Amino acid sequence: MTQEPGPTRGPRRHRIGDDPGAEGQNARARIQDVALDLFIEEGYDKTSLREIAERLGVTKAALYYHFPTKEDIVASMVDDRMAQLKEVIDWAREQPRTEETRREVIRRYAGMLQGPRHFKIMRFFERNQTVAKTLQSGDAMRNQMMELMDLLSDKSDPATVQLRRSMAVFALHASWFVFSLREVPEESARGAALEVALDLMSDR
Amino acid sequence: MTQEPGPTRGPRRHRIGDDPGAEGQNARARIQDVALDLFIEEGYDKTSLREIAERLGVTKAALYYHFPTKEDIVASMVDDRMAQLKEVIDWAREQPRTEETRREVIRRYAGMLQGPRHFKIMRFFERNQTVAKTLQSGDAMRNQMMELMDLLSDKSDPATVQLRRSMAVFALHASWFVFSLREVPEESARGAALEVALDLMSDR
DNA sequence: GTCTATAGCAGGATAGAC
DNA sequence: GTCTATCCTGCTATAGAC
Repeated sequence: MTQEPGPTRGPRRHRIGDDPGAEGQNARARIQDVALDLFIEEGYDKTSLREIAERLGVTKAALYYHFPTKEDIVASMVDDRMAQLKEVIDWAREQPRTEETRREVIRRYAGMLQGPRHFKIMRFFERNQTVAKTLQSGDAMRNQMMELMDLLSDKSDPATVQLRRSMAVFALHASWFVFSLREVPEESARGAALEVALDLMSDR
Repeated sequence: MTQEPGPTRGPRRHRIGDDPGAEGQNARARIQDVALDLFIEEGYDKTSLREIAERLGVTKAALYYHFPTKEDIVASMVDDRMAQLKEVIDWAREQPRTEETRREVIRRYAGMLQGPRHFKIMRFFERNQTVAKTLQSGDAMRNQMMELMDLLSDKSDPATVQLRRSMAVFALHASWFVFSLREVPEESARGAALEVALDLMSDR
């Protein structure tokens, strides 16, 4: 029967940080969200499972019920993003290698990035570059980003063109950082980022 | 007196990785070089003092003779770079805020980056962003980079202009990464990076 | 599905001999 | 200036009760 124990000593279940709006979320998603935020802010290495558990109001051991290892928390989130990026890449592969195709790739990629989860995952990898090397999913993502880069320019292009096109992708990632220091609203930041990125795609 | 002990059992002193050319270096500098390379490749957190010591052919405890803490190894290297960047910043502060001044800042900064130590230190911070937050020297460097950014654009500029000018500095840092994947020689990489960066400084 | 308790290990740092 | 030996801490992960 295990009835509700009295409020004096009974174990309080997952109640911390449980705002009513997010009530429907299952534990799995809540762990992912909390972990991702901490991984970005303090770094993957420095974030212990104890810390994640504490913020959720549970214990370390509870996390292990949902994810076999710490690394799996990351992997579980990366899969989703990889699938979306794959769509963009596959689409581009069927198009002629024209400037308009490249511009459209940038537009679609920028669109992808609007989902908060995806954006955070990019931030995670940018801020944890060295640990990404040791994570399996880091390797996979890295390879996929290189595929994207290969679509945007090839080795026969002048070095300046190659660099500009890589910087276009970079600009989309970095804009939040540049503008967060200057209190520019997110809306204008996104618009500016896309504009700068598209401009970088023209060879001039 | 302490004469050379026989080769059979005597402690071999700092002999590993001791190529004749670098013979004159003192232990301090050698520790810095080895540590910086490891910090970049494997990450600051994942690089243990044991590993640094092993590569130098000494023990952990020996390192503590030269540096009181792990963090001090980083700090000792950052000071030098900070001083050089300060010169660029101080010079710029005395100039009129014109486009030509900004272009010259980029040129001088690019020149600074040519020293291999300075370049590696930037790579260190880029690849260990989350660690940098907890290191004292990371904070200092971050502040200085923000001073540099403030010289290049101000809040009243359009968002696209602000982003372009930030990306100019970014391009100088990122070029090695972009080109290392494409086997572009370092010489052309540097030239292209400066060209792209300068172009990003024009408002168009 | 969550808990307590603990194994097992690796890290940074220190003490004191040489 | 370098060594051996050790302390202390914190981490990931597991075992087993509830």
